[in-house]
Amino acid sequence: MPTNIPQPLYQKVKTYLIGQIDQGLWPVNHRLPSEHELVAQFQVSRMTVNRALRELTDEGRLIRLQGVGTFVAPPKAQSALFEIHSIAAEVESRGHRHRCRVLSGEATAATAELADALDIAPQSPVFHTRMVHYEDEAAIQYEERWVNPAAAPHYLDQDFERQTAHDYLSAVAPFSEGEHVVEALLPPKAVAEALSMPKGEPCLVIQRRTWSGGKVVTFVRLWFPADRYRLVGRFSA
Amino acid sequence: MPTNIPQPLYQKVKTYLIGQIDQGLWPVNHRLPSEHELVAQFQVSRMTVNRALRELTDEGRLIRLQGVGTFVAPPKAQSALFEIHSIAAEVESRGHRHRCRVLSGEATAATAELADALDIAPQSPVFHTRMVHYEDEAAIQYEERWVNPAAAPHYLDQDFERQTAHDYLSAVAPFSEGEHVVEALLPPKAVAEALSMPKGEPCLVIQRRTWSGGKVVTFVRLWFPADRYRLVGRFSA
DNA sequence: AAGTGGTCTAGACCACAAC
DNA sequence: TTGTGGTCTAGACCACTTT
Repeated sequence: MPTNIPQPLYQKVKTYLIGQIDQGLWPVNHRLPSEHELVAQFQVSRMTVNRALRELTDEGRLIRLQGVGTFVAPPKAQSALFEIHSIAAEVESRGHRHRCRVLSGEATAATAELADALDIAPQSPVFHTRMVHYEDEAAIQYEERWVNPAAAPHYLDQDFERQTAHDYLSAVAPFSEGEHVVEALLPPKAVAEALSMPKGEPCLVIQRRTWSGGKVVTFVRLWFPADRYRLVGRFSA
Repeated sequence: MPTNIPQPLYQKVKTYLIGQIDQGLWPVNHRLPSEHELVAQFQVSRMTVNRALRELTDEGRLIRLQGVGTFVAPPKAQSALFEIHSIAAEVESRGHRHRCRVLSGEATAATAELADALDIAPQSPVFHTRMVHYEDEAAIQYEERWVNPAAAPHYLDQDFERQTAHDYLSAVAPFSEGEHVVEALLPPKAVAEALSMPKGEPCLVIQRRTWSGGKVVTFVRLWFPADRYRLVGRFSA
């Protein structure tokens, strides 16, 4: 799925640098090549390299020290409520068994709304999966997910009962930014049935968009039965 | 307080532009001078002006459209999920009028559960208030709050229709830490009536404990009608 | 002194929107 | 066609840190 849109040069440099970091080739505090070296490597002007490095610094991925060099920044701690957590890891951390049942997985054409959320062209292909997560035998989460094919072209080939969609996407397109929307909603019939919920019980709904390298990777809507889930977070001023 | 540090030129441009916006000289959607005009005005290169405009765009203050122009962006829509926000300020920032109706205010004896939440002795006195917040004429929040008298002894003497409980407590005992729990719940009858909610509609419920100087100041439970509120938050890795 | 990043210039070519 | 913003170049000068 090669995009025909030519990437700006500074974006190519950014992508390369993020790749080196996310693939573990450059650990935390590793010293990056100097601007001069990157200019030679990419055959671009120093302003272009500088912009790539400056933006990554603004995004918290790098630390720059005048007269010293550029270094890989330690990952930022985030508040619990905002953590992008792996449901599988969370369930297992409670000593229970996580299981996932895939209801559907297919490519569809993006609706206008979805195209807007994923920042792609309307009618362009989008991967769509629906699955249910179980903690031991209890259904605890209904997951409906749309994935930008440009970010994860092999998404539909995965076995999500082996590795969750979240874990797979984290591996192929590590997120750099995210946006949450939290709501209370009554579940549609299909969701209520999949979660074995009594009629009239509300769900806590989390919608999340995740970015990687400036592109939206995935848009996901998670439904939690109200009586089986709540979000907890701590913070300090 | 003259700083001896010479500001970078792009920063001077940014400061000027933000000033125009914050002083209300350039309202939302106002069209800014073009890059060319700012170049002439500040006698700097276009790259410098471009950097100022690009950074303000990244910061959400401006919107740029290729071939069209640069415009003042509307202020951020929703509250950050984890910010301790003032409901009054939030409503007013949307250009609406905030009003608060106090339903009750009294001192009671702490139940075991409440004593645990506030970290005080059971049966010791606790201040308890119930109020409803309105955005223009619509009820948007039901607030039930318990306050540690040790942290705010004059809490019950306040006129909360003048200054919200949150604002008052922030003034007398600025919070240093907090804890949130977010849930989806069906409202009890009293809450549903106060919020004029149709039967069966769920609420988004936020419970929050706030610390100041190591002591729990207040425990509050906020009920939001699901169809009139959602929480939004952004983060980066 | 040498190497690093921080900023800035005066042009350039391009894509896009409006006229 | 004109004007807008998006990107890029090939230099430059500076402040700072290390050697």
